[in-house]
Amino acid sequence: MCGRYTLVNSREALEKAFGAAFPEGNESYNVAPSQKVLAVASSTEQTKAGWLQWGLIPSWADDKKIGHKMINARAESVDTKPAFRHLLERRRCLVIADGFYEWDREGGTKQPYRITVDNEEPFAFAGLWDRWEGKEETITSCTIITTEANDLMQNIHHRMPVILDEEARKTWLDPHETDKQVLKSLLQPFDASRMAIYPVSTEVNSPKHNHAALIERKG
DNA sequence: CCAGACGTTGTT
DNA sequence: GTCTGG
DNA sequence: CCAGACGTTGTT
DNA sequence: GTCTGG
Repeated sequence: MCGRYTLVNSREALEKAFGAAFPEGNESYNVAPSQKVLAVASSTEQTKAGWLQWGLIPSWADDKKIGHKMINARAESVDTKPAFRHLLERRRCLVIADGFYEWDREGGTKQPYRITVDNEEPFAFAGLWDRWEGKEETITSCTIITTEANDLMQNIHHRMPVILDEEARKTWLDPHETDKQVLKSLLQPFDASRMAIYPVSTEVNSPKHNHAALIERKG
């Protein structure tokens, strides 16, 4: 599954990699739920890059705290769950990253790993977003979709975030594509041969920590 | 009909 | 808002 | 995801 | 144990 990731590339590097304009923001070695994530969101009106709050707060929520529980959505059921099915048709997004963390909890210990794609190139998670209008604030938030683990990740975990390649990204962001079966078919485990994994320090466990040493190979 | 949930992960 | 359960 | 709090009253 | 915050 996916509950922590990195975005350490500069804005310029990301714009070059995706051929799109991105807003200003800070790099992070430890992006955690509840924080702002860089996303490209589509709707019937427009497709736009911006910073969204990680942890989906549905428009109907009467308490924004529900977002703490909605950091991921299962690909297998995203087209049927009441909280997500409507968003699959109308509010899809990409969440921009260049690595993500996953913990292996064998034998009572928790060993974190960092996983990268295409020799540490930036990539995109598949996500859904929504806008919540509270009494005193409006929050635009998102969730990251998960699927079963590929061969690379199976050893440490049975789930992984959905990563979309360039072709799939176009379809995912196409507001005219509303066929839920077509969209759902994009939500597959990523090609393991294009990914790499290495252990990192447990210092990453705390969301308060955020510095370059977090992505160094440990041991 | 109204009330209440709406989610994932992992562990037992 | 929409679905499920009672 | 993990870490850290989880409570009230009253006083500074 | 469970919820909140980052």
